Amino acid sequence: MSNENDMTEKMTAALRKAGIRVTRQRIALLGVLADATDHPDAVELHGRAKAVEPSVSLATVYRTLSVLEEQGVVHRHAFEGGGARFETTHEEHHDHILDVDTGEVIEFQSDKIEQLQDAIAQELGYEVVHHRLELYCRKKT
Amino acid sequence: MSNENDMTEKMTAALRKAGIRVTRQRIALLGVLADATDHPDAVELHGRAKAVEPSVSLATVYRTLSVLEEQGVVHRHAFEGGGARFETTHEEHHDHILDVDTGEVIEFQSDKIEQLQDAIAQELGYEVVHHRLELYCRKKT
DNA sequence: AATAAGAATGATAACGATTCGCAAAGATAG
DNA sequence: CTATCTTTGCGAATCGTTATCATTCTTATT
Repeated sequence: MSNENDMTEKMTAALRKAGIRVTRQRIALLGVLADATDHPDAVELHGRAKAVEPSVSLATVYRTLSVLEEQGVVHRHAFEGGGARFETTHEEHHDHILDVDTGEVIEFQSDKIEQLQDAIAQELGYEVVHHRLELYCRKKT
Repeated sequence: MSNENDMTEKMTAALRKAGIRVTRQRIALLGVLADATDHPDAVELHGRAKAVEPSVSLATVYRTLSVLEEQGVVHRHAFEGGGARFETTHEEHHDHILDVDTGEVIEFQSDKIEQLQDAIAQELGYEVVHHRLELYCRKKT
């Protein structure tokens, strides 16, 4: 619980610092985001936020997610199929494994791959601004 | 030119084998796909195909692209921003660098990264069905 | 060539995810 | 408390894509 509170405070602080108003609806969404251990989409987040604060509209969820993304406290993922899915910017950068059967999302991190990516871009005269690496996988039998 | 003809023939053969009719519209689209060296989207392909065969509708472009994708002769990419982009299934598997300034697409291939991906999935009890690796890059100054 | 049978077509409506426009309500500084 | 200016909810609008459906075309068979 203290973790989620910390996260929420961190996020409200980020909003205030950016001169963005901290409204009832946004507080609800921040709480929901802080609690989420999965990678929910906007509709799912809307549902969860409404349970806390019924006056949250889907439009506000989208608007606030965009704001939070701009502030760097939320990441937006465009996995295959369906709409965007979100997660709070916790700890280190990571990429994702997606279970093609269950839809489950597993996070992983590989310095080696990151280095290779940089090296490849470098060689072609580019520098990596950001990247997207998704492994669509099936559980081994 | 012989290359594009070969590619077109390969694609028409693939259609016939799958019991899919080879129509005027599809021939036009296949030609356009064979000629394309970039990664055009459906609207762009529609425009190019109409120049060859004016009776091609956007609906048919989408429908045919889906068929070609199922047959494995075309790959569909969902890069950031905008709609899907397509390319014929030429040669080896590769991933993409996207120039964030110009929108240009560069192909690259790294066995090492592929191996690392497999190893990571393996370690977590998964096997990679397919993956998506996109490097959003900027030209180095 | 003529034909029959089924697949493919163009036009347009429908769709899902997301954004926009607007009047009303709310947050914040002073 | 109040003025200011942001944010809100609602619904319409947008974008890329797919579905519907009556008509046309491809193809295997004569």
